[in-house]
Amino acid sequence: MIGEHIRALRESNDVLLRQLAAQLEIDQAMLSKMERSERSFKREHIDVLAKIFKQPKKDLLTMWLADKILKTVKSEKFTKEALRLAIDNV
Amino acid sequence: MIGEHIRALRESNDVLLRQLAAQLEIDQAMLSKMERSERSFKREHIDVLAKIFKQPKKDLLTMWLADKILKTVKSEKFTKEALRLAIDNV
DNA sequence: AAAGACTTGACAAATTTTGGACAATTTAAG
DNA sequence: CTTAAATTGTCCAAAATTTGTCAAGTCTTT
Repeated sequence: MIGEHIRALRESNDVLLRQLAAQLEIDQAMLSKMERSERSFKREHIDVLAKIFKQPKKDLLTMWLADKILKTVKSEKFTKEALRLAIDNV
Repeated sequence: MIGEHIRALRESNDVLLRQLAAQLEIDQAMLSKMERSERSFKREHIDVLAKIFKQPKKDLLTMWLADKILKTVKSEKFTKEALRLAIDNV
């Protein structure tokens, strides 16, 4: 979800994978995977991306975290219940 | 949260740490930590515990998962927003 | 056919997480 | 005081996850 979002931003700004990768100081192949949710963005990347694309950091961070969460619960039963329970205990 | 719950069950059933640890085939020191949320129960432990204390597996599993979730998001901003977003994307 | 943009898979390296063991200490009860 | 129960701290090994890098591949455009 953060991946697709970044990709959309990148494309609508006519930025090449290779260019954005350079700004994030990572391999282009890696960024390609990140945008397709095959790998994860690092926490620090989010700040850089927010600046580059002038997005509210909060939005990107929330998406990034949500991804992280979904990753840890994937393939478990009662995911929704657990998420609700988690919210109640934050 | 699963920890405190197990502890409550254990005590109300007059079971000693050492005894429950034996049933779970783990070190008593470890179980002590687990009940105090210093360490985590393994996924398999949940099934055993549900049987031992005759609890609905779903309840324990949900708590266990919620703990796991909270662990991954702890110390991050926008946790609630992320959890909500995660729910919407399950 | 050549070039540019992106994807894919495989592999090694690095890092993190986890688990278990033990000894020492503390707490509570008798 | 003595014993039993539980906690704490630390160390270590194994396992699991994450990362980075590369070479080769696809697809599209010129």
